[in-house]
Amino acid sequence: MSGTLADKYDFKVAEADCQESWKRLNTYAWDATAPKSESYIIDTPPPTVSGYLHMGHIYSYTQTDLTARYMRMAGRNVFYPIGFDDNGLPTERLVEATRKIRATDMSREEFVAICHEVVQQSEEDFRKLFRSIGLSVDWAQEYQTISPTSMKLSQMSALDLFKKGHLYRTWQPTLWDPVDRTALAQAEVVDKEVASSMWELAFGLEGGGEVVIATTRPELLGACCALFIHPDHPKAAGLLGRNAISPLFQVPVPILADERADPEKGTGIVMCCTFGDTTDIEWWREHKLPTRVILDKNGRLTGLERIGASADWPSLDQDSAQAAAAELTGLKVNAARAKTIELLTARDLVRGSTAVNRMVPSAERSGAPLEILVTPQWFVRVLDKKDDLLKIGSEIAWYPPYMQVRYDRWVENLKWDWCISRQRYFGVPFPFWYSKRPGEEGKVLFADVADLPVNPLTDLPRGYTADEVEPDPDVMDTWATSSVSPQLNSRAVAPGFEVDSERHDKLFPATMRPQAHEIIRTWAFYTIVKSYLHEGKAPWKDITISGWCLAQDRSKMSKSKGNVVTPDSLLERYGADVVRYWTATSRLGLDTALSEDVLKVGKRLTTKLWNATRFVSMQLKDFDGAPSTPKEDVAKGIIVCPVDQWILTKLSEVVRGAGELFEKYEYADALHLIERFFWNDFCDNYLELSKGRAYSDVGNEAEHRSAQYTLWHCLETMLRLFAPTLPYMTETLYQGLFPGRSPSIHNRGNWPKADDQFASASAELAGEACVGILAAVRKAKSDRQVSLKTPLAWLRVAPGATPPDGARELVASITGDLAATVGASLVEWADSLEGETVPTQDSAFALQLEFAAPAQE
RNA sequence: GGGCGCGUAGCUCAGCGGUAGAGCACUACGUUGACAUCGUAGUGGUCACAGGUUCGAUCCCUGUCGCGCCCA
Repeated sequence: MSGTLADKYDFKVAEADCQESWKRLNTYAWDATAPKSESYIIDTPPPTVSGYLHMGHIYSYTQTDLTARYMRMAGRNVFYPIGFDDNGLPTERLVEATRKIRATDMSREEFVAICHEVVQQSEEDFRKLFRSIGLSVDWAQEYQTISPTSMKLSQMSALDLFKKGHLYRTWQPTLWDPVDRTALAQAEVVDKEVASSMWELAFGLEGGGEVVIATTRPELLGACCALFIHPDHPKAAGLLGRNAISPLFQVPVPILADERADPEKGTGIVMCCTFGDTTDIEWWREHKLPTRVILDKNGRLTGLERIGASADWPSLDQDSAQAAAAELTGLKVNAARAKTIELLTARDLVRGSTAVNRMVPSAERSGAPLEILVTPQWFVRVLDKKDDLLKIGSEIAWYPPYMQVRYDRWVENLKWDWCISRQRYFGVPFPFWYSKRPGEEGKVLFADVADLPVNPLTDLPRGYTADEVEPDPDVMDTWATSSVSPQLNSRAVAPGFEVDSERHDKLFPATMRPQAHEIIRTWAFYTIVKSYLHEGKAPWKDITISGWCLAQDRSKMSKSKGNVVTPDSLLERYGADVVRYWTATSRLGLDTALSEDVLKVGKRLTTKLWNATRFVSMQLKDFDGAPSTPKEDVAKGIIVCPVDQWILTKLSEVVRGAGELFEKYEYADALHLIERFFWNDFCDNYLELSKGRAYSDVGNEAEHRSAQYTLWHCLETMLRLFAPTLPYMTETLYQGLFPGRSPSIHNRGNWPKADDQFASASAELAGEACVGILAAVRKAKSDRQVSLKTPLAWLRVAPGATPPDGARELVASITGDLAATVGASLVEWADSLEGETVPTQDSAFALQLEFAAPAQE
């Protein structure tokens, strides 16, 4: 019945063959005709086109694939797409770096065309990697966030949010990256520790005297609009209500009380500039302070000539103010800081300075220290929806559960609405224009849904001429589009904003979102925001959070440390199944060190599985039975031996346990269970115990058949249990040993069914007795340093300290297999034994044995 | 400064109220007719530290220390 297997497994050949056949058979295709209730919909992370592939990609994507493969085999109609997040600033930076160009040095069209070129190559690299690691994605569902359809859906999202009042455009203080010259969102900010100085500067006081403030940013002096002092500060009483006069510019500013002015820090008196940090913004809002912006989009000082030129920005000495302004205008922030100190020192107005380390908010991508500028930007309203967002977050099942805390904390601590406009090029344009028609100047004109996607720079809103509109020049941030990944798959964002409403009904919300923990505050959060604002519901039922792949020493892999292991090198050395094995032993949420040891264990497991299967295939060479299920084959009286029924009972426990664990995303525990069964129960014990009957050395024909049927069931079931983890080898073995049984082991519904398994408490007892006695005999032989093959003249089994019920009958039922396995001519029961005995580990039995006389040389 | 997680055998990690577990590594023995990429057995831990709750704590609580991440 069985096919033939090569002596050695060649993973390269097997991987190529399997990939070819899976593609030909469409093994992983989603069935669009099946009802939604059968679906398992995965909202796969579209990897950022970053130019290089790392172990993190393999690690987290394979974790997802383990679940995807299980769910498919367990009968779900799995929707498992892959996307590429190719739009936005990350791609622009990649393009600028690899092609050594600047976006600003060429036309917008030219730059965008080059971006498209670069992402093609990068995406092909990803496809190749994902295929070789064996991801069971449905390639027909591939998407790009820059594709026309994605643009259309992303613009639909913007239109829907705008019409619902969740999207607004306003001039407001915005985090600004002076290197990339674009606005940023809160999530794109990282703090960098920078050595700096805390300067103490003397302000004048109206009516005479001086007040010393402390600041790390003296260059913003020109933008000063107030001083703040803690109400409990000893000097507060004498200062509050008076005006201070800024040095150099001689601008009178009020001295105000506020608890956020830390009396322990510096002099305890601080200047508020529009804008130095987020506290300045809060003070500016609450105290309705004037707006004095002295930085431009490149981070240079500008606009200082306005000091003293108007009533809301007065100076007591305009000549002095303009002299200082002339020295500072056009300098970048750092140079302006040095110059300001120089000017102040010359006037003897610096009262002191201390070296401090300060945390500077910087751009995650460019690394530049951020400024706060007042620019027109598009914002998604989130600050007024914190409670709703927390509630939606709690409706999603988080794996592991504590990851939800990260989401909750992020939502609770939001300080900005979500800024989604970027002053860049390669991205989805806003489908908006501003009217120049007399009477409605500045009115927002939006595109008709039917016309999407639009490029406002070249297209026009219906009913308007080019002269009558001002196009919105910005593009959306990458996250504004990738945050609708569930909807990019389902092809609609909300009623009235649909590309394919039937598909949307089938695919939204999704079942599961896999992603890494560091992007909970970005990707998970934004996706929840959008889903909530569009349709009032959570985008997924479950979210599974993966950790990171660390280097062997548990440090972060990084090029600078030189500890980067590339996916290709591992796949080349070990093959995909072994690399997957390493991933499959890691749990959700935890960072995992790449381990050569674990890879070796995986290698050994695949070798063992190959050899065990080959061995069983030998035992089945003459097998002409027609197995149905373990349960039925026992019922039919085919599988009769206690040891056979015992291993099937153990198998049934593994089938049930592994399924339950996979359902909870505990694939590592499931694998462990399967592996232990395979190695310890099946290989170490069952194969040895059944050998005699399998070879027909002992027992009758019925017992031989019983062993064959059992071997067949165990192997056929185990291969399916291993299939999610080791897709290539199990497929190769399955097709080799059970040809024609299923086009692919990975087919939908091919997971072993718990109801088909056989279990018997009495068979389990008999098997345990057998294994216990076998282990004791092995130990006895090992203690005497003889081969386990050494024959015994006889073995006597008596009740131990805690014998099982019906011990005698139990032992009688297994003497045949036991005698064959321990190599005893005679195994007999004794009600009690005189002299020295060997107990089994569980004290169920006590043994005596006699070695056979050595064979004559 | 706040939040979250982690600290268990040499290493990687499970366990989480009732006599410490696995794999790797190490040691000894064994060529048994699938596999020496094997088998059998063994060495190895005051479960970070200090208090508390409990009949009993690796497990619960509090604090301390160390590590990582996230956020101020």
